[in-house]
Amino acid sequence: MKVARPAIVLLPPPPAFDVEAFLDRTGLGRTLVELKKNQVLFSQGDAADAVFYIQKGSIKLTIVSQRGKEATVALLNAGNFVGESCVAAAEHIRMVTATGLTRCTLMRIERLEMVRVLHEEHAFADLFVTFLLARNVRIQEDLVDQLFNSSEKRLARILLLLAQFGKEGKPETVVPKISQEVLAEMIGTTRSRVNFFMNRFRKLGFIKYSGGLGGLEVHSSLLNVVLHD
Amino acid sequence: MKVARPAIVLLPPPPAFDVEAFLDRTGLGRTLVELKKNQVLFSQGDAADAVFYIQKGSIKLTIVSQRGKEATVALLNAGNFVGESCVAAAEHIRMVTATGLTRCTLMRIERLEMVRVLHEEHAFADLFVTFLLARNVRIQEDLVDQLFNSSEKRLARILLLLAQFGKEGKPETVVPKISQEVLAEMIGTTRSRVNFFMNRFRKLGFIKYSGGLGGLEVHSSLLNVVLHD
DNA sequence: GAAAATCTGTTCAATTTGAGACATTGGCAA
DNA sequence: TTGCCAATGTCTCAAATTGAACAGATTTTC
Repeated sequence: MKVARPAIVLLPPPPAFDVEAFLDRTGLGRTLVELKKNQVLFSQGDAADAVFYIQKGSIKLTIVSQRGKEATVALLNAGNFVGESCVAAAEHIRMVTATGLTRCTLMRIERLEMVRVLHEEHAFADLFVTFLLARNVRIQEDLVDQLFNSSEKRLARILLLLAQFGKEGKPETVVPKISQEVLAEMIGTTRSRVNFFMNRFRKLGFIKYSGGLGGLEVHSSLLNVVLHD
Repeated sequence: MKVARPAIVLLPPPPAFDVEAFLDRTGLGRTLVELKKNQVLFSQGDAADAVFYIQKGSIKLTIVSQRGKEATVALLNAGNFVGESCVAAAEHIRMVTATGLTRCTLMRIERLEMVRVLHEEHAFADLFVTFLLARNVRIQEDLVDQLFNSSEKRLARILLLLAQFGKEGKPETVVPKISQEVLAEMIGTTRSRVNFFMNRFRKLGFIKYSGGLGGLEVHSSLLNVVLHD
């Protein structure tokens, strides 16, 4: 597989509305989907007829170009929707591939059901719109990051975001080890480049490899890289 | 001003629902805003308390980085919303600057009014969600474009999109002349680079300068640049 | 535990891009 | 017409990035 070029989108904080209880109550999320680590939920090109709500775990969205390069477009936490773009029009096709970054539990909501409930439940509709807007902002930030910053800064930014991503407990630590290859996919550069910067950051004490299982400590001083002129 | 780095987002086709009549009927869009060419609707950092609906003309969204670089994040046609992100939470701040690319007529809708009507009118809510999803897809495409393609291909893509942008009448023509400077802002590179590629495209017959008033004909053969391995 | 499959550290030449400098050109206004 | 000014066409040089290759380290699998 060719080297990839992509960027990442880490998504918004959990909603202030108990979605799971709601989905449960309305029977909307009756269909539970379990996903193993690295298992594919749906692939680019598949027919799109359902939306998913992440109950547990995180999901990676990727896109493959014609030339076989792969880009990671977003990482989604629990509390986010996946495959939401099919809500707009029927007969849509998946534009991305969704893969479990970890083991996941998802609620599957059929498109038509989703539309119906969005009409009937204000709170749920609000939540969905809020999610869409947040996602919008995030993708736009990633785009701007690509436009303004060098790959070194992009890497630093992603590492900082990742450090917060798994913040259920220990701070300043990227929990699931992400390979340099994937990091390269996320910021849109090559692995050798990522490796180069990672070592640089390490020498400068901004990050530290800890624990044999690929733990990575991200020190907040890494912010210097992003903020520096 | 420093050289800029940005990318563009050309937005979706007009809705299948008469928004203007609707806004008119409900009194929602009672407040009309006229915008001259190059006039600023709102600036990055302003308080955000209203959404706008473009009735006529087109709007440019830009972001300025700390170092003074400028990026064009989107071009919006009639039939699109502007400043929609404030719908989510009160007390928001504009993250972009919206400027009239041409003379514009906009309908101003106060945030609270917008929220209220979204709850009460399904058709309008559907339209809005559809708009958000389309915008999402577009920004993501731009992000992916940045990740996968070289600046030459990005320029080709933008030119092709622009050729469709003003497709009210003559096909294959970028109507309002856009300076190489702005093009550079849109694809995230420098003007001299844009100039270089423009001349190359011209020599290869992919585009043609026509009419003294900066008309630019974009030939569909320019697709070769985008599709070529 | 050994083989197989992944990651990582490193190097390097070939390209691509960034950032400016400068000369021209075309349109507009006094 | 003349002069101003923004938009263009060119060029150059340094820095950033790509792409590929390889060996060593680490993990996974059987």
